[in-house]
Amino acid sequence: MKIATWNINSLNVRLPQVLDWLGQHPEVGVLALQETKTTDDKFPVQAFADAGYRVEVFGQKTYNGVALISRTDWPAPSAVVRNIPGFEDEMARVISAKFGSVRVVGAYFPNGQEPGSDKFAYKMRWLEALRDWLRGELAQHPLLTLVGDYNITVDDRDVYDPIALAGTIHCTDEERAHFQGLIDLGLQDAFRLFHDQAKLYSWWDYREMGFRRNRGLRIDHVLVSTGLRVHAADCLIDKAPRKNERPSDHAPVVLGLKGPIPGFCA
DNA sequence: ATGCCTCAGCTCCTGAGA
Repeated sequence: MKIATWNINSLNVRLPQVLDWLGQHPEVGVLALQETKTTDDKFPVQAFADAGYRVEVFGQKTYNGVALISRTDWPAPSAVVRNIPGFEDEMARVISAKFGSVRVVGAYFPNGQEPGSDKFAYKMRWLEALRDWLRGELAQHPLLTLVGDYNITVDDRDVYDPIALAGTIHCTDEERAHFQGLIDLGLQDAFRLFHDQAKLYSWWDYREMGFRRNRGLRIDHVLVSTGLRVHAADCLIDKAPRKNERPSDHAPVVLGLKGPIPGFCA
């Protein structure tokens, strides 16, 4: 059983690739999508239903938009929450649901554009609100995973040119301190439980042949709670879809779980 | 240097992404 996250940079464009990928990975029970860039009334619910998946959506026009896709033969999503309760936000960035005993929080973190900008200040406020809310979520749901496009590199191993990009967006001390704030809640970077090498990325710039030259960043993450960590079997970045025609600039990140997980799977 | 790609939209240019 697996839980995955993928920033697909427009579901309108990438729907066939998402369905293909799910078809190739039937062990994936929950897929969190970011940057669907579509309103809920236009979400292709039927296409996913035909393929055997439920959807919980939280979209908006043009920008952002998140969704949780889940297999109909898995526990159904319940207690769905959209965005961060108590944090006023016009953007659709977070969707959470409980699948049996496992809480999945799918998030599209703000980009931040540039340190010192208004968008960077918003990113900092958003990160603070996320942490404050997650503290309670973790107390309520011991088996929790926070997945998505964090728009933060954790350390220099996640950056193709750490010297040139030092202090730039996704690589600032402030952003990394906020990431550490999430870790301090009792979450762990699942990818780093299994891989310690540098130059393993989840995003590559469309420009300058970023993917072919492996000029990328690791900014898509899976964090697992202490309770869920003991069930983590592996975590990988699937680069295959980045080789598609008209790919997303992000690759899926996949958390493998081993059972039994009481209330979730055998 | 502030583009190089890609996507959406009041679409033949602009804003945003990362």
